Amino acid sequence: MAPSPTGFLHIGTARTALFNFLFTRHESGVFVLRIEDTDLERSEKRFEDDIINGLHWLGITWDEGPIRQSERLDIYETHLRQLLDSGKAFHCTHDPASLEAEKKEQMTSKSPLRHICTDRDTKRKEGIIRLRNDATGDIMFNDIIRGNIMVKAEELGDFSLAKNPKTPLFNFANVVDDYDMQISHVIRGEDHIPNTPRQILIQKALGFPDLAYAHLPLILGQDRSKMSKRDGATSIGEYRALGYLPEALANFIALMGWHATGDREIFSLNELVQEFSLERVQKSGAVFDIEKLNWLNAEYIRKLPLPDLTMHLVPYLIDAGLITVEGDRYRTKDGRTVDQEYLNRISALEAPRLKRLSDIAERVAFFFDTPQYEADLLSWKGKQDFQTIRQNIDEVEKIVRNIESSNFSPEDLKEVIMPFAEAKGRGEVLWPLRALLSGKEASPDPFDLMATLGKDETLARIQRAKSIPQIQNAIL
RNA sequence: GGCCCCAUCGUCUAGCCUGGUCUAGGACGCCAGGUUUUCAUCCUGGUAACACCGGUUCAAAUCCGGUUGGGGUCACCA
Repeated sequence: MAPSPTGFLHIGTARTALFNFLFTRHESGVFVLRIEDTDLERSEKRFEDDIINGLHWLGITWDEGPIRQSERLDIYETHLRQLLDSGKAFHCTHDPASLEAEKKEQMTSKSPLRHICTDRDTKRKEGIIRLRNDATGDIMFNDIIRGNIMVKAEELGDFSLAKNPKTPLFNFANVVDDYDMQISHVIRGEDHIPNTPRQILIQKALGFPDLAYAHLPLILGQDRSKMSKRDGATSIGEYRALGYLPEALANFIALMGWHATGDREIFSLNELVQEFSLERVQKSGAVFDIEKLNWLNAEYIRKLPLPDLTMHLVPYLIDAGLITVEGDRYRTKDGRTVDQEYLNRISALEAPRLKRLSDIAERVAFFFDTPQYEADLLSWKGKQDFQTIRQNIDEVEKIVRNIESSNFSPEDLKEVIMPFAEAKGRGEVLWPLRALLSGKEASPDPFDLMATLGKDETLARIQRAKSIPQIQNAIL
């Protein structure tokens, strides 16, 4: 796996890393992480850190590395000198302007875009270093996923190897490293197919052995072109911040381009390692479908043990200003003190509703802050019969007052309130009750709400509802 | 434009290599129904595809050719 630290860990890079990981682990091979930072201009340490952190977060581990190409410059130089000395490579005398003109000319004459140097035998020691490409005929390689791929050697021209002896370019550094690190399988994106014949030519010039290749299908945006910034979130860090679980994201990414034998789609990383094979990788690109990711993430959220889920959720609640930490307890926005158990109950109630962890704050704000709502919210099916609402609220209040705080469980509450609700009509009683507790059109049911909020807060919210003018004035 | 890659429901895909069991299976989404005071969960059902043309064959989603369409790539980036 050889990412380039010129940006944050991209979904596509992560997918390539994941498949490399799954393959090497399945084959009990050695997985090497190589940082391709030969472009000093664009490479940054913070990107390297982001890539490594993101990979680890996803559960991807490696045996060797990170090995940085920038620290191996003398190795490339040695091989480059060898090519230069033997005449297999040369310094090109053409300047960028003339190359640009040549390209334009080739464009209009509908011929392949390539540079065949007219001055290969120069003794100059300056200028870009190119491979002297005398090869003819087909360059053929077998792709594990796609089968045989053939390209005419002449169409490649004298492509570039290095800016100068101390600054190798991608294709050259790649070939040297693959050999030096004893890489057996090159698993990378489909966008690298055009590089492969070039690298094979370099291998031949250097006398290196052939490698096995597998070119993965691309991850596509909505318009079916390579996923890019305009497709929304493209970095792993963004998905992490949005509240996607690493297990869900890894599972989802694996499903883009790979499928197990049967109908099963949910796999842990270890199960993926067991099931994985390059032969079952798809040839065509896969559109990134956020809806399916959301579904998978929801599945993983629901499977999470309660304390773990709470632990994941707490940072989002803090960020939203709904709670602050006070020792081993929490202070709510409306000034109450609640414990871990309170948070666990909320996690349990919201778990079936969460697609992303970041959804939590907006959903459960009313557990930590006084709900604000209009009187109309309390009317069941839109009939604004505030008098009946008032009567039902009063009755529920009486019932609630008579329950011991220690018996404030959903079951106990249901047992004493349901008979009344049945008598008056469930919706007539339960809807306004639920609404005054949550301040929302949709929420968990009122018994769970009361049990979680506790007797005091339940009564406080009933009082607050009764102080709303329409409800207050409804009393005769 | 040259070269290369690809082509099954809207999306991810199974099936294709080893033609018949495919009136093409699963999942997401969507729609409908059930459970339910609301929402979600859960359960049931439904929706929807072999790009096109030709060839081989008793038989083609599956093999071959072409067309069309889509994508990738052509840097002193990786």
